[in-house]
Amino acid sequence: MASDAATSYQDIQRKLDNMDTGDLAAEVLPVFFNCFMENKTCKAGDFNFDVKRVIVQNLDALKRARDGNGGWKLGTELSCSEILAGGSTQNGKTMVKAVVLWICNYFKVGSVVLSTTKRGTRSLFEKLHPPAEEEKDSSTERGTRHKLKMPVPPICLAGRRLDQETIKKNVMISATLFANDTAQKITKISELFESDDEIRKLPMILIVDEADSFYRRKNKTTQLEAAMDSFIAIVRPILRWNVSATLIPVVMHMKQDKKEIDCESIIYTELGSNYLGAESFVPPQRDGRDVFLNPKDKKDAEEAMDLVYKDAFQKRGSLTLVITNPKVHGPSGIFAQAEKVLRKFPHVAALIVSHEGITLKPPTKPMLATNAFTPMTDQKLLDLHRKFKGKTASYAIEQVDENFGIETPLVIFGYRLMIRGDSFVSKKRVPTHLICALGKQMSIEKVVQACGRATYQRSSSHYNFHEEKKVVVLTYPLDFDTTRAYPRFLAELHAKMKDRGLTLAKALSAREVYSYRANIQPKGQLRSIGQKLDELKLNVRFEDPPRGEEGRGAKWLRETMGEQEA
DNA sequence: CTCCACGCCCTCTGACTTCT
DNA sequence: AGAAGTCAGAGGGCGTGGAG
Repeated sequence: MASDAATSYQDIQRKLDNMDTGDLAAEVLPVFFNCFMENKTCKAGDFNFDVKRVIVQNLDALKRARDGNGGWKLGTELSCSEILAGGSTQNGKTMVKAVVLWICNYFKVGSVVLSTTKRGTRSLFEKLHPPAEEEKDSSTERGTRHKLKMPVPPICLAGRRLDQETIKKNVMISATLFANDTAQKITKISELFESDDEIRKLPMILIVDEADSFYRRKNKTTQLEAAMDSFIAIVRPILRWNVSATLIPVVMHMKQDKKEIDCESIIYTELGSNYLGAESFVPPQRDGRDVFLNPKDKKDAEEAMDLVYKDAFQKRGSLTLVITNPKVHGPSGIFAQAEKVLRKFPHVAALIVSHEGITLKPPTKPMLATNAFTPMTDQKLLDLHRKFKGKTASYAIEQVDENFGIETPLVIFGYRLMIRGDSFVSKKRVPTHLICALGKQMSIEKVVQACGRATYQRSSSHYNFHEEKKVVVLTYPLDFDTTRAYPRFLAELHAKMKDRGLTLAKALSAREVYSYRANIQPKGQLRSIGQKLDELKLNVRFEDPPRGEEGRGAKWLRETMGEQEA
């Protein structure tokens, strides 16, 4: 049995040598779709990108790493190709990773996935290996796993401690190593490869999740960067996937390092009709006029936030995300903030997302005076909190829906943990309101990611409550414009490379003109691209907007500031 | 505005506790 | 007894705000 498996995967690997990429892709694609469609957690609609191209690009890289004698190239003769994937927040990047991992598994090529958050790592891990539902008996559980056709379970280095032998045994047969993006975890993998000649000879690919956050600062190397450098040197991956919604720092670094990339190696997720993205953001309205947070005067903020709360909390099934406050404890922290809001709106449920986990503040009054209502007991609350341990925010929202009904408005407070990674949707509930005020040192990418928490793929069950195809977003005026411009910039960059055949360096040069709608750094936007200390400078030109056609935020600034001066 | 130091956040680690 | 889960302390990283 074992030797059968060994010969069969060597046969499969030989196909990389003997077959043309196109033919091989044509053979692999139907197998892929059979495997994924059988697994009920995936639908055709989950793939908002060119699956075939992902497979072809991946196959090409694998072919390049073959030595021509039925084995793999080793050492320095091999250069690592890079592929970029992304485009918009909450738009199916996970499935890009899943396709890549499936392909690697098919050809028995190992993979390392680096993810930014523990929760993020865990949720991708679980998407590939959905945990058996409790009520299922063990035979169906096994059935579900077989359907995934992932014979080797991914190894999660986040959280669990594993002995080297177990890791080695699995890596030898193409396992996936999941790890957080901390220097220690990365070094740990490097050490594993360095210590063992057999492992060192294995072909590996690297998937870097939220790839832009791996670049930290221009001059001083951080632990993380040093660990990454030595990882590349030791493991010598044959392919590196950079996956992120905010890819601009990644392409700018590639330009800086004089790396080129062909446009076929940039995979953008497509915006389907069921995707609600930054284009659908609208500022809250007062007397028929847009409302923004005043960047110069913080006193207005409370009033503007109340406007959003009042609008949200009278709507059944609303979900408000509040990302304004870096502190957790103390009188100005998110816990205090939540309590203050709930005192004013006792029919609302609140979740607080912090490093401590997810905390629920249940509503103390019903939504309507006529509703029957029993406040939640302390014991029940304690039990719920126990269930939240290690779970995603979406799981907690699901629990709120179950315990208080979908009608109960929900508000979620957080900061650091709401800037990247997690999505905030349940089966029935999606974000309807967002308040986002990040500190002025935070980069453009952080803002785009934070606002991206309010973007989502609509499913039919959401339509019952949220017919409106918009999200009310209260933020700083230029952050509003930047958030909407970001995906456009990436799309225009890609178009320049694809339609006009420009190189990345040319497309990012000072001669290139981008549309005003793609302007991620409108006049007055002081935030940096990438980490502040990375000191990235975007030199491209943006066309001037036609009169009155500037972003809603810029227009508001001009009108409001104009009035103040007058 | 820039620089620097403080304090907060967040993950890791290892020890302890509970469950099987 | 071993596995799995929980907790507290430590260290690194980084945002923020004060000082110049």
